[in-house]
Amino acid sequence: MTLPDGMVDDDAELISPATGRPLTKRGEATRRRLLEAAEVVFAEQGYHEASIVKITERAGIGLGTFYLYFDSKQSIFEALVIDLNRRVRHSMSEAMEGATSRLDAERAGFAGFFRFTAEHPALYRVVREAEFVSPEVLRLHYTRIVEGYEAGLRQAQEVGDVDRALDPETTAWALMGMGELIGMRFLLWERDADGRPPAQLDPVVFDGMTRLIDNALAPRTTQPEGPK
Amino acid sequence: MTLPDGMVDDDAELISPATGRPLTKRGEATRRRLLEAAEVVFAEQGYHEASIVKITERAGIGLGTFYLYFDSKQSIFEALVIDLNRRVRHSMSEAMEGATSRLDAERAGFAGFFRFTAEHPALYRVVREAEFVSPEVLRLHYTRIVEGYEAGLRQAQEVGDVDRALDPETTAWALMGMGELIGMRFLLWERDADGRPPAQLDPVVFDGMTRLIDNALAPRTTQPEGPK
Amino acid sequence: MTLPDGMVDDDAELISPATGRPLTKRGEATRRRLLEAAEVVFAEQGYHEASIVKITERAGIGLGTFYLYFDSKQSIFEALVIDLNRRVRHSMSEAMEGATSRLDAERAGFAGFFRFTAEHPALYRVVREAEFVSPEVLRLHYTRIVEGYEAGLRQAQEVGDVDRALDPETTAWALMGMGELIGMRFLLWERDADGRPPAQLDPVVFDGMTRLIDNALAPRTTQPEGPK
Amino acid sequence: MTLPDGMVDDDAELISPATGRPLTKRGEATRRRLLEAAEVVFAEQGYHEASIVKITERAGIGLGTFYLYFDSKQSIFEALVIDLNRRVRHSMSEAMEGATSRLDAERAGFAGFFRFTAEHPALYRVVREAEFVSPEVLRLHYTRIVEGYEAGLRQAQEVGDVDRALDPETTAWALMGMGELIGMRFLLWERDADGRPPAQLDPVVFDGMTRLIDNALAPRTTQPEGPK
DNA sequence: AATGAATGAGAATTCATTCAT
DNA sequence: GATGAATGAATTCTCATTCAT
Repeated sequence: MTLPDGMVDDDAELISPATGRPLTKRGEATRRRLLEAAEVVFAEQGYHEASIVKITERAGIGLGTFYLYFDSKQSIFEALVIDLNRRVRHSMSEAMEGATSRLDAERAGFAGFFRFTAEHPALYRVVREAEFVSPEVLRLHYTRIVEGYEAGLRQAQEVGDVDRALDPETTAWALMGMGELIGMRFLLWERDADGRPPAQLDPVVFDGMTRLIDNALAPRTTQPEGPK
Repeated sequence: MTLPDGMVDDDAELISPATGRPLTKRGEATRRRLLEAAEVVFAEQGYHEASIVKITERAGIGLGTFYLYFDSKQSIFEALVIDLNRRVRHSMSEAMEGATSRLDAERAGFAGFFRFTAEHPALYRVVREAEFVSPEVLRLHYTRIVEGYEAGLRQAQEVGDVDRALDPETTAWALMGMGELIGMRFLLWERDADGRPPAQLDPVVFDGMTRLIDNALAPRTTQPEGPK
Repeated sequence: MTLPDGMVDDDAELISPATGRPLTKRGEATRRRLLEAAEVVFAEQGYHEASIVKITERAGIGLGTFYLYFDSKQSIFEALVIDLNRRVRHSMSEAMEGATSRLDAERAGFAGFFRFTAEHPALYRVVREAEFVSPEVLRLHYTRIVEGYEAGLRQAQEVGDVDRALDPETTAWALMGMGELIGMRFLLWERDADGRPPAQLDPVVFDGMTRLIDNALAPRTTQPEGPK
Repeated sequence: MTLPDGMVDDDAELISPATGRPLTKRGEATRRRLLEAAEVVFAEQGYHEASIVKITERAGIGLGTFYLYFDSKQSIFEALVIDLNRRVRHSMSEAMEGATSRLDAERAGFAGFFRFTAEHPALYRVVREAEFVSPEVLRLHYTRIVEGYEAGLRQAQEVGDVDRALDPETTAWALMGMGELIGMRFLLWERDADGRPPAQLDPVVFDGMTRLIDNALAPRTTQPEGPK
């Protein structure tokens, strides 16, 4: 499993939607403060409960200033999702660096994903809510993650590490779905007294999932009952 | 995989939130009309775009009447999600009736789920949106589905049809996550010119998923590299 | 000069823009209170300084109620202009009733117009401001007045009371323009200490204007120097 | 009819409202660019739709710079109206030069006024809008025009070219009102496919108006029925 | 049991003006 | 002289909910 980062260009020069001109250094700092505030507010309150006033207040910035940097509530939300996508992919590819086997890489990739989810539980909610706020940007999010996953699977199939009968695209989406629901169920729903999720997945669950995935991907030694 | 219906009692006598008394026959009919209108409106417009007026207008009922049957917008939404949950589970268990093998049952259960999703794409969206409207009711939804799934897995493990090393709860959630994302990606995102999703999943995807699950669940013949 | 009232239908049944249904009696009363409040507020503050809150506060009505009766600030403004148009035409035709000669009718018509302007000075401002708020409705206003005027001129030409060489349409617009500017200058600009305009036009001005119009319309006895 | 230009001093030295000191040559150029931009923007969009940013952007000047030259949006608007007043009066007096008779002068004056209106329809709209933005400056506008008109009428009365029974002030205002409404109706409302008004007034209208005015002003040969 | 007029808190957004650079 | 980021008061409009009929 590889997540070739940089496949997508996230570094385009930032433009003020109000003036159409590139941001000055001061401007970039303000924009960043807004994004950070939005992260907290959207995460804590959800998209519809959040409001631009809440965001600017948290950012310690005048209300009108918001519109120098973002067109609307939706547009800062989208910017935030894209930002989170970049970070979760980074967390995953970082975790996978130095993996020595396919299984190791799998395990590490999921561990990276779960760690990000556990550390930013509320942020993960933001991503999922995007389905109802900005479906296009959610597609982008999932697609970017799957692309890397799928490429890794193909490579592993070539060297015989993964069952060649599996369709890589289907498999990639299926595995991501697994990860999402497991993360939701066993991290986001398992809050302690302070409302914090566990720092990491329960080992029973993590190992159970690892075994499941290992089973699923391993090349078959004997030919099982064929499909249909 | 079994979905023991009736595990949850959906047939409690209906009470008017306004008067606190049970509904008359006429009242029940009005309530039903409201729910049916809500189904269409929430499905077409989503929770936040929907409004009580739109629902009562569609139901051909006075605005004030709404509050004789439901406490709030959220409460009719929740009632609807519970109704949909019942129906999707019914679609799945119906599909599984008469399956002769574990694999067959798996396949049929997923097929039932996908059929429901394809036939009521917007309704399924309602269920997913519940995560942000009423998290408790979404948990209920998932949990009810998983419960049946998990029970089925345990039985299959006992008779040796499923790898005994798998944790049934983890596995059930993982498989449901797979199903969800596959359904989202290959049904909900694949609209034709009229915006209708395909009537059923692309066979490549369906077979790919079946193989993946079959791999994942099958008892191992040889002992693979164990988890760290 | 005749102002055949009823040429335009102002009595169409009133419809709620929110529900699309005809107004109940209670609804009509509320609508009327809003229009009366709007009259005062627009007159005192002008269109842009006026606000929907100011209107509803003055009407002693909840803010949200406004939108049950009017779509927007502009739409109540337009309704008001149409209402004023009806009233100024009524004031004019009433004044002209019982005039025995053409000159008498002229004089009475203008007197009616000036009386209305003097009694509702600020309202007259509303009409003029319509040019910049809703040009279509202003056209309607002027056109409705001119239509009656023009018809009267044609009749008077037929019986030889008015110079047949005059173009009736041009003449009607010209006379209305006269009346407007005279009213503006010698009524609206001539406020007393309390900001009230004079109850009627200075006789010097009124007589001066009467003579001017009488000159202008009278059939010529000798043929003057013809137009180029 | 004469329009003694220069009756009002438009050439006072320009002062920066920010520093209180006279403008440098560079400053005067910037001020001029702002006024030119304001002319276009106010004309195209009207006072309330116009904004300082639009003006400075059009002028190619920084937003903050605006306040070095004008106190406020209203003050640049007023400066513009005064400028337009100068130009429309110039257009009129230029047209009247070389008129040989009173009637000729009348006709030429109105023609000059209509030519300006036809050539700068949007600018003329600016002047009319002044009534609601800055009533004082509109009074100034009208008064300056009327003053010249009235002086001309008095002279003509002295030499017997104009009915001595007419009140010159009333007459001047009445004639200006005529011109305004005729211009509005037959120039500003008569746009072609491109939204351009006709280059000049329809001859039927122009001649009709000329006859009307000629009738109105001509000394009476026989004594008509006197005013009540 | 049914109705729909009334409500007002709350949201997004605009823009003239200020002021530190 | 010139700049443009920052500001926040003010505005329009929505809609879940109440309540008198």
